[in-house]
Amino acid sequence: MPELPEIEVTRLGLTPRLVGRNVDRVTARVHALRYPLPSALARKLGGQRLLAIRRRGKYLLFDFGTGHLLVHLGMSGSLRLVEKGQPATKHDHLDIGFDNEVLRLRDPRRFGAALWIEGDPMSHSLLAHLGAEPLERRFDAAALARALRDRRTAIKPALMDASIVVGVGNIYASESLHRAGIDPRLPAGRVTPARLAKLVRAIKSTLRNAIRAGGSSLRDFVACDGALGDFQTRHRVYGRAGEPCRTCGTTIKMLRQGNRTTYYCPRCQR
DNA sequence: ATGTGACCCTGGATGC
DNA sequence: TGCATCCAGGGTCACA
Repeated sequence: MPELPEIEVTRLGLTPRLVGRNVDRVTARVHALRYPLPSALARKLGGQRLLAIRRRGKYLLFDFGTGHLLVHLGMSGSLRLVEKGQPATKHDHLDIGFDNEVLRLRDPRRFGAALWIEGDPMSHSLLAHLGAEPLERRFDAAALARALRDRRTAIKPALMDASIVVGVGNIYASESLHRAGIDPRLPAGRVTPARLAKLVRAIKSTLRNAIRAGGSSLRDFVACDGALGDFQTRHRVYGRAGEPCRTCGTTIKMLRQGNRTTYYCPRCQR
């Protein structure tokens, strides 16, 4: 589901509405998502002021000063801000109340996570080994080349490897490779420096444009105000097998890489 | 070490 | 308005 743009759209939407406010109530309706929910979360969060919402890769970090609530949306998760009293539906697993509003975590497939972290969250085992943040300046062609050196796996699954670069999932890996004109099957370590430079620019611009468009809404993703993203209407290859390439008109093809579907244009991507 | 594939779970689409 | 099958924005784990 959500990749970096969708997580960032969520963060940007929640920040002005929640930061500086105090938690007054917490309701958990399931015992566990991917991991057991934090025990006694109501006691940990009750009365705490939310200081900031940060993002690392596809993880959101809600900073409460005494600790961080880490949230991952898995494949099907969303975080919405709803009015207090709005009845929960089937897959609404966790509510964090702020006065008259409730931050509600919904996740039908339950691949997501909510954890309580005390101490430095970046040292947590889920975050410590993550790779580069693609929108940071230091993620450049040289950094990507170092991370991909001698890698024989194909470039597309390599882009989805969070120990190399975070936040690029199945949609944006295909989209970025199309924008860079790179065949998704090329061995990662054999892509030339010039083409890696183009790929880095493509990743950054694709992610930034997707954030600006409110993310991609395919099945489950909505922003915190319920708004649908618009970037899916601008996908150049993802989900477009059999349709003409928007650059050259060639029929978009799909293939299977590591149990995920890759979309590409056989003419534009070499 | 690196590279694969199975698996976690639910729901929607499709085909019979 | 059934039922079986396949597929889906992610990540972890066991195994070659």
